[in-house]
Amino acid sequence: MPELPEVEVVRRGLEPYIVGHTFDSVEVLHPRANRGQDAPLDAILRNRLVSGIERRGKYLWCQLDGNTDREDDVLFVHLGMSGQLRIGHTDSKHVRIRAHLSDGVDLSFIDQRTFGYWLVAPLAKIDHIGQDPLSPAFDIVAAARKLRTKRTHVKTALLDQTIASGIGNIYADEALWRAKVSPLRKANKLLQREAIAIYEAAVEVMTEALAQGGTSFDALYVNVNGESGYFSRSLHAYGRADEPCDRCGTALNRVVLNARSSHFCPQCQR
DNA sequence: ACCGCGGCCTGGCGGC
DNA sequence: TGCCGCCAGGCCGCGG
Repeated sequence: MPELPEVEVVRRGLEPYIVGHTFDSVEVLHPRANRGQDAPLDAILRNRLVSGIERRGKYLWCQLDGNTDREDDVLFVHLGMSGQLRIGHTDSKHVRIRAHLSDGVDLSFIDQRTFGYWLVAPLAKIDHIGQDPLSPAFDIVAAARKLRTKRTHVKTALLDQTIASGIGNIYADEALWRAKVSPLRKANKLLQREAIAIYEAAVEVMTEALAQGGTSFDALYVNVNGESGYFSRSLHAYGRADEPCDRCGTALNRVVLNARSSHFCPQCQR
């Protein structure tokens, strides 16, 4: 569900509440929310200090100090399709993990579909995840070159998190609409300048979405205080099948690529 | 080595 | 009312 802007909204929202606090206790209410963990999460996290909260693409993690023989480990939080982090008490029936931190800060992990998770593991777990397009270190020329090695549709290649991370189904469609490139083009047939234009468009659209608090269609995406973002009003392609293109008025198409809907203008996206 | 597909889940919606 | 199929913002592992 949440893509880069939504995850960044969560990261920023969480930062002032949890950085500098230590874990008092952690309850895992649904085992899938902490699948793959090698020991009880409460035992791992108790008394550890959150010294920072970071993000790459859709992966969020807390840096942990204090203790221990697990110095290299961080606490990964992945929101999957329907995950939320909420500060304070919430009584949703989909609360999967509750954490109690010092000074009375309560944190709930809510996740209807249970594709998300918390996991304490080495940062190397996400070595395969590519650079984040909103990071100053993002090498757009290199990403564009790598995109152009893929023989699949450009839409599918944009969702490949090893090339550049954080672009999901919404922002892939929006970036292609802005760059006027059809999702059906083969990535390896793109010109370098087209591939660069697509990533430039992705950076623009995600930056604008972030400024508006992210994209919310319903209560499945909200920030740490339960508030929705406003960017859904600014979408030009995603979810707009059969509606007129905001540039040329042609009815937008919907096609399915690798079981993901793609929305585009057949007239002005080439 | 690459890429596409199925699987992992729950729930809302529309059609019959 | 209920059942069924389809749809949903992600990711990983398998097999061709």
